[in-house]
Amino acid sequence: MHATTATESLTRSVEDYLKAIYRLSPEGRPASTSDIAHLLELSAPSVSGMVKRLSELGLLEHIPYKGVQLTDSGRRAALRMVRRHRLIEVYLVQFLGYPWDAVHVEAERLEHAVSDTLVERMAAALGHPAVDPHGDPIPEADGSIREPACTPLSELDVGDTVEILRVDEREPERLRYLASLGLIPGAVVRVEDRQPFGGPVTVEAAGARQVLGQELAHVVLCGAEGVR
Amino acid sequence: MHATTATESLTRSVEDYLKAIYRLSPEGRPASTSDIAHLLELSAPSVSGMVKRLSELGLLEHIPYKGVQLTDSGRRAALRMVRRHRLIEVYLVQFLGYPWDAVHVEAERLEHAVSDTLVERMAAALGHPAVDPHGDPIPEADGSIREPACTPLSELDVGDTVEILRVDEREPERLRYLASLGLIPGAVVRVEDRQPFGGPVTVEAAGARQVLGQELAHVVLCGAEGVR
DNA sequence: TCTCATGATTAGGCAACCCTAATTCGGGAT
DNA sequence: ATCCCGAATTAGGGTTGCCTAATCATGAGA
Repeated sequence: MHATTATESLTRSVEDYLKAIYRLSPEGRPASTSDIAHLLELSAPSVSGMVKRLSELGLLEHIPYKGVQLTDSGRRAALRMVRRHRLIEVYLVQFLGYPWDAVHVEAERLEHAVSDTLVERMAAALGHPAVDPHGDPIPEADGSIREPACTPLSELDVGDTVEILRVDEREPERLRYLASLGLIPGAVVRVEDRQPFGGPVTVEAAGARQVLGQELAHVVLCGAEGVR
Repeated sequence: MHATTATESLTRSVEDYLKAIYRLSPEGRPASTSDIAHLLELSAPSVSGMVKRLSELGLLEHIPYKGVQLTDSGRRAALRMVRRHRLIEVYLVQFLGYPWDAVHVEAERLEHAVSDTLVERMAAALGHPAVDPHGDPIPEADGSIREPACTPLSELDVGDTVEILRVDEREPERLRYLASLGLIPGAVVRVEDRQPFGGPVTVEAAGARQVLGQELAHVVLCGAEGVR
């Protein structure tokens, strides 16, 4: 009990690695070093090297040639960064008039610079929001997080009427496009048509019919339960 | 016309050097490398090395064994950081309830992470304030700055009644102490007594008499004109 | 003019991170 | 049981920025 306690004073790039590994290992399944390299846009050897360092720091466990898994300490540090990132995003939208497509980049830098105090003051000013502007849940300060069950729009059946819960996309262009179609968290959409084999999905949203390619439809996550 | 334009993408430590040099060279008088080292708490050789790099970047001019002076480009970059720092301080006080003794440390990290966009949004939300919580003037976005004439409390004469304009101190303990005495920007104080040779100064502030040692008295800067 | 203290610079190293090139491992297909 | 491809790791380098120890310049005073 020491590595499990010290969340502070990690470098910026360590924080980025932890966030990436967290993102790549839902339910704690191991992440591959090449996936990490791809996500962070780094070379594979850079990741191998850093992985060794992180495992020496007790932040993850590494089985060579197999994969990487966060320890409790590592997961806690990762969730701390996720909380910061998402709270900053909400803050920028609510208090500084940022559009939802611009918050990610800004939060990506700020999350490494804010103090815990500042994060909690922002959370309080916002009334402790549960989700960020893209609908992603914000971990609590104690590290707990509740991932709501979601189904991609691309996997719904014709006739389903559902609420959009999350939009798992960060590219500003696409976010602006989705918003222009009314496809934002909270919106209710009905699947009008769906072509097989990853073909386009037609939905009714904001009173208009929209045709979505597979890529975009895959990114729009909806409540599992239908809306009456 | 290249080095004069590119303010972007300087590293954190380059930004810190420029700020330090700016602070050490009022009226463009050259700064010594050892003063820089002292202010940044670095070794002298580290500064020598960085100074060479900065002069290659066209941010300053270095006459070996003499001193260092910012170029226009360097001064612009420095003022950009000062603007960020001071605006962030005001923002933290106004919108997030920070006490004035805590803002410096937080701003010191944030100033390197915020985008120009964010800075200007904060400035707008604040109504484009002219000074930070310590009374230091905030440079305009175009790099202009007006330093009001100030006299340290320690140099006033008995009987002078003046307004406190700035408090040039960052140590939280001392800032809290000064505030507890009512010695904050905007306060009006009267010099009741002053011992010679750097002895204590007695002032009347917030309806009470306060005795200040030389160090503190030197840090409280007052309007040059007396208040009637 | 010469000496020497003080301040500045050069020499030589170290840690964090990144890269490309070369090598090695693991597991499916023959 | 082997071969082999792709994924992963090791080898070897580069940059940024910091440090200590050693050397050197400057200007004040003898």
